[in-house]
Amino acid sequence: MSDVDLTVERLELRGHRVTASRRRVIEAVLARPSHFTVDDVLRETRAVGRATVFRTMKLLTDLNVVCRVLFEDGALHYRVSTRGHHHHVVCRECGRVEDFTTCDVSALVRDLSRATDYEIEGHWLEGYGRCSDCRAATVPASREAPGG
Amino acid sequence: MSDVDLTVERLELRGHRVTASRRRVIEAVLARPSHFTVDDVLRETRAVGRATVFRTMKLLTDLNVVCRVLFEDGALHYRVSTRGHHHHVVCRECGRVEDFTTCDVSALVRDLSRATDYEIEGHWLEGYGRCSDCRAATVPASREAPGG
DNA sequence: ACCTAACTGAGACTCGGTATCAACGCAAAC
DNA sequence: GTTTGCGTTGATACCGAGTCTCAGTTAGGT
Repeated sequence: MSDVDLTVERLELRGHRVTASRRRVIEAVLARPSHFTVDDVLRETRAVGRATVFRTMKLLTDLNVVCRVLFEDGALHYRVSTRGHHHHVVCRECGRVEDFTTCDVSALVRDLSRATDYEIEGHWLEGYGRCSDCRAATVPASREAPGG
Repeated sequence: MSDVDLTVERLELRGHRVTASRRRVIEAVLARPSHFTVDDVLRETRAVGRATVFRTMKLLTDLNVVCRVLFEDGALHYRVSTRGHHHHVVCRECGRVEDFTTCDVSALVRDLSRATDYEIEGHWLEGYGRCSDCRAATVPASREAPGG
């Protein structure tokens, strides 16, 4: 059973209908090797309406098929979701995105709860830096960072 | 010397001009007891042009007079900046925002660097939960969370 | 085959923010 | 005090991301 079929099944289980448009969006999304924007999907699914693509992206986010990655400039990207709760590191140079689950964010959150007297129920964490490949290429590329 | 004058001085030191419009924006911003949106500032500085308010907010962010707070629904708020680098916890119920510097984020970042083989240069962290006041008010308010 | 609620898609709309550009005015030089 | 020039302003057009509307379509249960 393909990834697409698996996702389709998840849709059905939640009582959503499986339409040709949704299938096309799912196919486009799952074919993406790395992170992507809604615009990327729009470009690959010309036949599907704008609103439908946005609606389906939201649906896929709710189903945890994809997750959102916040870039430093505020741009929202997506990425096919692997595990459960995790965070991302984004390479400032090549834009590569990596997941991480290894680090103990929960300990930080616990400390944080204590320090602020808040009951912390959720958090958002993104890391920004340079991936190993870009560091290996010693020539420091000067790519200007967009606004913000 | 008032906070406004101090900020104005910072502007001058950086070679920026001190205009009536900027002064009005700075006054509105510094009068804010807590976090606020650009829209709040716009509403309080009717005489000042939209573009100028946005430009001044950017300027104040660069000068570290204010810092940005990302809400869970993606809305960008501002808040008069206290210390240097810090993070926020946002109360999901009353929207209160608290700073925190106490927690050792740098340790996490160090682990993160090791785990992902990225050179982590920056990060974005926000916590979401319920503040002590809202927890004290035992009645669980059901406020629906906006999109996302 | 029928029915209907879920879904679609074109397009108008909203919202936050930026670009343009002629006019303005701060502040340094005279 | 006047000149001057460049940083700044603000009206307005524009942009991109996302939502709303609504008439028309369709998946999928009976």
